[in-house]
Formats: sequence, structure tokens, C-alpha cells
Amino acid sequence: MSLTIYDISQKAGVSIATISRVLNGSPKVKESTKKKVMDIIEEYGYTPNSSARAMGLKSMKTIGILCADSSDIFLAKAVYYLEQNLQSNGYESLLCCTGYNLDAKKNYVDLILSKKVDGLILVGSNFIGTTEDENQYVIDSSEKVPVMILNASFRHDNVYSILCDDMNSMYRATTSMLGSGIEDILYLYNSLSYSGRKKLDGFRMAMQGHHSPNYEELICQVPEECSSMNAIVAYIEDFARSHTFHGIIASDDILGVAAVKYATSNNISIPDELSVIGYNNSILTECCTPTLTSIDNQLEIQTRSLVKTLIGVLNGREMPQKTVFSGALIKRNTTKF
Amino acid sequence: MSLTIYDISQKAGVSIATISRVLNGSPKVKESTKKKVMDIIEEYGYTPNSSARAMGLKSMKTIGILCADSSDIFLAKAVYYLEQNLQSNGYESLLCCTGYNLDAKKNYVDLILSKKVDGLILVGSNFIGTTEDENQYVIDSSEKVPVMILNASFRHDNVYSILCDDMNSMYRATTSMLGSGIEDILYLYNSLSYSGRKKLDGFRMAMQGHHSPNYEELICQVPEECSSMNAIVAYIEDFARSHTFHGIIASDDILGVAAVKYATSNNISIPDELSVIGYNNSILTECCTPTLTSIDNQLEIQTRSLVKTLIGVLNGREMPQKTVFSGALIKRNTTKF
DNA sequence: TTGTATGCGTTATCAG
DNA sequence: CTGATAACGCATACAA
Repeated sequence: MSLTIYDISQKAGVSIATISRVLNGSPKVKESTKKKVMDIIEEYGYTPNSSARAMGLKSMKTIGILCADSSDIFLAKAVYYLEQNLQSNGYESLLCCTGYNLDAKKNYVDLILSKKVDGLILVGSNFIGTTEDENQYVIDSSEKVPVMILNASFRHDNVYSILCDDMNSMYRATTSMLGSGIEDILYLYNSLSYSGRKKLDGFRMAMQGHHSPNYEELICQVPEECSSMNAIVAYIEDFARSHTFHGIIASDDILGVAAVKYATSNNISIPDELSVIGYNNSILTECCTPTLTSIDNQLEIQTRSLVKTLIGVLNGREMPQKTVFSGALIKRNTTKF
Repeated sequence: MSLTIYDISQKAGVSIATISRVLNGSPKVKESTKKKVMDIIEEYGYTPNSSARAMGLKSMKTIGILCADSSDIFLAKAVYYLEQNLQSNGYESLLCCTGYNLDAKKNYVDLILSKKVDGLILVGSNFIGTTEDENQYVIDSSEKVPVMILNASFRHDNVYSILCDDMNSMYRATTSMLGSGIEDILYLYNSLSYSGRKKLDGFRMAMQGHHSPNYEELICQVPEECSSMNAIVAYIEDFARSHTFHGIIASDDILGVAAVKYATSNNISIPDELSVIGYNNSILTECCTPTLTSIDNQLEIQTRSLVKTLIGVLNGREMPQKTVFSGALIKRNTTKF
């Protein structure tokens, strides 16, 4: 059995209230008794029981982090940064990997809320759908604790969105490619999550602005079944048999790498005959040859801002409901521009 | 304010004890009252307060997961699998990213133990050092809760190790390469964690068994400063100026990919002039060209076994202190054998 | 089968 | 500055 506040109070010869006060850094304690208590605590190695503490404080000093799949290279980085930032603000992280199914997500949210977390962070734009019904669980959650959303926007009381302006990033990337003289651009994506939709919007806007004809035909969704690199490459090869393009913009780096591999295995020279841009600026960009130009969405800055906002909200301060950063095109060797 | 067991007992017209009983599936409850209570709970959306529950049960149904860096591609996968397995056994995961510093690790352990977790999982062999002093914190922890170690072995009461036989895997991989006629093999590594040491041992054993002369000269530690892909490639290039080798075995896939990039950028043909083997069988193996042969350490199986063992221990069953799996060489295009 | 009363380890509100 | 004492929400031994 570990020691309680009573044991310490006995040994120190003071009441439990005093112990509690020194523990919580109350100013109204005499220096000498404070020191005495501290010494006893040190000597006997007492640590407060956080469950009991939670009952009194009505806070577990814990934040629930939900993400679909923490092994996803992008989400993993986000989770890492979040945990680090929370930690340094005195909060712990309860991690839940929900998968991509809506009902599962709802269940996990209920579960995690019953743990009386102080806040909820939804990592990844896949938590926000297109219909009201799909997003009801976010609203429900926000009635209990502040909800933070990374990489998607959702306007509602007590929910805060931190994201990168994917539409604008994609618009600028596409415009750059168009500006370099490439007009037939293949747009490769796999999911239409919130950010997936924004990216596609940005691509479309740029193509429209450039009065490119028939660009819709070069918007290509890679089916979910294509889960391996080989499968994706094969899919692109197949697509290329009936379409012509001299640029590829992908909604993430995996697809970008697949595009590079498609080119190299078909003796298409990059960037002379084909330019490629990926998204996320992950380590994968450095692994392929040539290295992949990619859009960086400032994840580290976003996560820092998110935690800062959350801590502010938890401390009762007024905080911005929506914080938007802008992405940056990181130029590597799959583009000439 | 969320509802308590008292609110529900009022609405249902029974005592709180009865509510508690149906909540905990006690058999001594009449079917009809059980149903009545369930209905009320359903209707009002009551969820028990887990902090209060923890005080009675002395368990938070939570496991602490410690890892150095959950954004590391290998550790992220491990964390993901662990969380999933724990979840399906009714446990939640408290994630802590400790970094690689020893003191920091110790502090995090203290912190997480004060949260009264039911068990501790140390993810990654970097948690086990070579000296007794370095590992004392593991022993201390094991006095409070069962400690599981993934990817390293540490023999002590109430600590359980689940790992892949890295030494043997590396031995076999090296032997394969030697068998294909390549005798001058560059061994590339960056850290000497528990598994790092085992891998190196396996390499050495194979080279010794083959009576290869001077193999020690081709054991090369990539300095920590080389954090980017370019830096690693440059380092290999530099090393190659004063050494000759026709095979490279790397202690992880990043180094393996760097080896591939070194070769392609220097017009060294793979696998004709140079064979390469990586470690971890991560997605990176598919991103480089040619694709990287790598050693798979059966992470999914390991994590499943770990959680199974942990749950067994928590339920008071006798469980194996050490579970060892063997790795598998996944052949891709950087090797001929 | 159900209800009552007590304990779990803290925090917080009062008095002193 | 310090000490009683009442919450906090639930589990459970003991009664009924």
C-alpha cells in the first residue's frame, strides 16, 4: 500500500489540510512547517493519489487524444508533438486510435469522456465529415469539455480549430506548376476528408483560374484497395495508358513517392518530362530518388498553437476559435520551378 | 454537471447499491429491475466517473506506455498496435514520450506511476542500458506495477520481456549475404541500445564464423549529428573513399535507404555491385529504388503477445517472463540472394 | 434480491 | 497561519 496524506500528516505532526496546502503551493503556510512537511514527503517517498485528487479538483490533468491511426506517418508526428507540448504544460495524454469508422469514433469519444479528461483533441481532418449527422458527436463532446481539432475546421461553441490553409497551399503549388509551363496535371488523392476536400478545391481553383480545359479528367482517386506501393504504382501506370500528363500533384507523400516510382520504372525522366509534388513534407520525400518536392503544413507550429489555445481555454481565457497557418512549398528535385 | 449514480438511483426508484450492481454485472439483481435501471441509464446518458470508480476498485484500467519518440516510424507502429490491443481488452493507454535522456525517463516513470496506472509498457530497447544503475528505475517500477518491455530483455521479478531475436536475425541476414559471395560487408548503425548491441553481436558472430578478416574495420557508426538523409549519404560517401565493400547491412531502414541513395548517386549498381539489407521492414523499404530488402521483426505479433501477457499478469495468472520471436528476411530488390 | 452505511484520498470551506 | 469537517462518486460489507 502506498502512503496517504494521513500517514504524512501523522509523521509530520500537522493536519492533512496543511499537507494539502504545501502540496498545492498555497502561500498561507509558515516556511518552517512547509519545510518540515516537504522533508517527510521526501523521506517517505509519498506521491498523491491522482484519482482522489481528480475527485476533489474535478480534473485529471489529462487530455484525450483521438486519432484514426497513430502509426500513420503524419498523424504519428502530430501525436508526438502534442504529447510533448501537453506534458510541458502539466497535462498527460490519453491516446485512442479510433480507426476510420464513424461509429467506432463515436464510441471511443464516449469512452474517453467517461474518463473525465479535461479536453479532447481530434487529430486529423477525417474527424470532420460533410453531413450534420456525422459531426453531431463533436457537438455533444463540446458540451462536456473543450474540443480541439487539428487540421480541420468546425465552427461551434467550445470547439477550436487549428489548421493549415490546405486550399491555399494547394492553389499556390498548382499555380507554380502551371507557371512553369505544365498544363496537363494529374491530381492524385485517396480520401476526401476535410483537408482532402480543401486540397482538391485548391487544385481546381488554380486550374480554373488558368483556364485549363478538361482538367477534371485528370483528377484521379486511387482506390482504397491499393494499399501497397506496388499497387499504387500499377494503378498510375494503368491510368497513364489512357491519359497524358506532364505533372503530378499528390495529396500526400506516399502517393507522391508512388508517382516518382511510376516515372522511374517507366523511364520517364524527372523533372524534365514529369514534375511531381507531394504533401506533408515527411521523411518519405527524402527516401525516393529524385527527392520529392512537397508541401509542408507546419505541423510543429500548429500543434504548439493548439496546445497553447487549449491551455488558455482550460484556464478560462478567451481564445481564438480558429487559427489558420499557411503551408510552404519545399522544393526538392522532382520539380524545376 | 454530469449525472451521478445518485441521480440515476432517484429516477429509477432504487438504491445506489443496485445501480452499482447492474453497472458491474452482479448476478444478484432481478431481471426486471436490471432492465429498468439500464433503460434509465440509457435514457439519461449516464457514464460512471472513472476517478471515483478507481478509488473503490484501486484500478484505473489504464496502462502507461512509455516510448522515447512516438514519431519514430518503428515506435509509432508499436504504440499503435499496443493501443489497439489494450483497447480491446478494456484498458486505455496513457502515452508518454520521454526522449532518450535517462533522467528524463526516470522522471516520466515517477509521474506516470503517480497516476496509478495498472501497468507499464516500455517501448523500445533504449529503455535498457548496460549498467545496473541505468536500469534501477525499471526495478523500482516493478515493485509497484508489472513492467513490460518491448524489444529488450531484462530479467527481474514482475518485469516481462517480449522481443525479437535480433542477434539471430542479423546473424542469418549476414550469413545469407556471405553465402552469396560478398565478403566485405559494411555494417552501418547509429545507436547501441539493447537491440542495437544484439544486432551488432549477430553481425560479428556471422563474420567470425566465416573467418572474414578485418571485418571490424567495416563496422561504422553514423554519428548522431547526421540527422538528415543527405548528411547520412554524405557520411557514407566519405567512408567509402577509404574503404572497399560490396555489401551494406544497416541497423535500420533509414540507414538502409541512405545506403541505396549513396549507391545510386554514385552510379554503383544495386544489387550487382552492391547489396543492401535494412532493418524493420518499414514503409521506407518501398519508397526507395530499388526497393530495400529488410528484416521484419514481427512487431504486430510481438505487441499482441505483450498485451496478452500483461493482461494475464493483471489477472493473476502465471506468465512467461521472456517471450522471444524470430525475425524474417523480406527479400526485395537490393539483394540477389 | 435490495438498501444502508462506511471507506477510498483528496480538496475546499469554514472556524479558530 | 492551522485544523476540523464536509463534500466528491462509487464499491461493498453488512443488514434486512
